Amino acid sequence: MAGGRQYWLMKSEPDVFSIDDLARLPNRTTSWDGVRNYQARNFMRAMQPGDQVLFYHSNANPPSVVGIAEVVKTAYPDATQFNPQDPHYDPGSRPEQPRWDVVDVRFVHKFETPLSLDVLRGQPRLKGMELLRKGSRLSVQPVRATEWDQVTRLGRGRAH
DNA sequence: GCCAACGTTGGC
DNA sequence: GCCAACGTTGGC
Repeated sequence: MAGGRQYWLMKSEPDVFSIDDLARLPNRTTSWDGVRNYQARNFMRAMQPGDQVLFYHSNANPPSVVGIAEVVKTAYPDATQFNPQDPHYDPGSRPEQPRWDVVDVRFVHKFETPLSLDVLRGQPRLKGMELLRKGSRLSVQPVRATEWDQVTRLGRGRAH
C-alpha cells in the first residue's frame, strides 16, 4: 500500500499512563493495549510504522494534547484480552481469532505547553477535528494533515 | 459527582 | 431487526 504517513490521535488517562510514563520506558516504546472499541481497533489496524500520533491526556485537568508519538509496529493481538486477571480481559475472544489488537508506539516529543481543549477549540482550522466533536469518545482517531500541522505548530509555541 | 453521549447486550 | 436497559467514556 503506497502513500505517505498518516496522522492519528490516541487518548490515555495520565493517572493510568501518561506521556511521561512513555518517555521513561526502555526504548521509549509501549504496546498500546486495552483498546476495546471496534472503530478504534480498526484505526489501529490501519496504522503503519512511521505514522505520527498526537498523545492526548483524557480525564486530565485540563484535558490536553501533550505531545507526539509514532507508530513503530503494525497491529498484533493484545495479550491482555486472554488474561482473566487483566481488567481488559475479554472472555469472548478466541486465541485462534483474537478480537483485539495493539500497536507499538514510541515517544517522539513532549510539547512545552499542553494544548488544552479550550485552546484547540479557539482554532478555526480545527473546526472539524474529531476530538472536538461534542460527545466524541473515540480513543483512537484519525487526524487530518491540516489539523496535524496546526496542532504541532501550536505545540511549538508559535502561531498564537 | 453528575450526566450526556455513546456502544453493547439481550429479550422479544 | 428493534429497542430498552445497561455499562462506559470523559468533559465539566
